[in-house]
Amino acid sequence: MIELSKAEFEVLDALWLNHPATASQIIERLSDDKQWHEKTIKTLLGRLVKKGALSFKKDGRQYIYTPCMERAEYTLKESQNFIERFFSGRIAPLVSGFAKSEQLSQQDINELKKVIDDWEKQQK
Amino acid sequence: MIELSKAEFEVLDALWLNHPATASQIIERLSDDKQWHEKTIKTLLGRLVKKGALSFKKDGRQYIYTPCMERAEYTLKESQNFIERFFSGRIAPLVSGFAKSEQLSQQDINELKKVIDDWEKQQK
DNA sequence: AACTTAAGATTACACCTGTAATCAAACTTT
DNA sequence: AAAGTTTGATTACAGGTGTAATCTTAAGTT
Repeated sequence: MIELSKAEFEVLDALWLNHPATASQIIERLSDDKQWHEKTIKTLLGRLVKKGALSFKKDGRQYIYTPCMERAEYTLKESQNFIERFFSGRIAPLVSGFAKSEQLSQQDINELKKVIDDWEKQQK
Repeated sequence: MIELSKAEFEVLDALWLNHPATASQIIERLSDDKQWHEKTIKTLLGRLVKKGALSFKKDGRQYIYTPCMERAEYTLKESQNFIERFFSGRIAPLVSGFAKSEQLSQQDINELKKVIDDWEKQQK
């Protein structure tokens, strides 16, 4: 699995929002939430390319970046990894931990029920 | 939140298994799964103490370590953090991602149902 | 009391990360 | 054509991390 740092992920996330995109578009998007210097984001883009998370095409002197994988694919792998490390690969204990500490809302419960429902339909 | 590295967490996890415990007991426990050198584990114990994740009492020339927090408490915080970063704080999309990629077993589903059930009883 | 360990403390060192600044080359503007 | 600007490339640098080796010193042994 490609290992991304927190900051790298956030840059990639800005690209996932809408891609392909140039560095300046990504910088623009991130400027709302982050106080990152433009140079910082360029560095992170370079590291993402080096790690194989992004590819790019040249357009004049700019690069046009595209993610090398989909967000869902990446977050699934991260999730599996996380759940493996902290909960021996089982997902219910994570949810249970949330429930016990009052972290679940009625909406979360409804969404979870729907996920279960869909899964069961899928099965039959 | 105390930030622990992967390796640090695994050492702490070995302590959570049964505590308090001495360094050599922890080293013994880890020897099954990990090829870590004894010195490595000692280093990690030191870092855990420095970070405030462990405390210890002296017993002769040994230290007897105790975790400063419970596993469930730590994993809950990590989980919140994780879900915030990757799923904007909502838990269902994580579960949904697993479902879509056939990562859920009937057992997982049953466990999840139970969590939901318990939550609903709790509510009333 | 002197000698030998073994436990923790200190030091090591390369790679990763966050966070840029500087450099070099190409494109724009005057 | 010269100068300025903007882009990516290279360099920087401190703190974290994985992975130990070496140093100190108190405890155990003879």
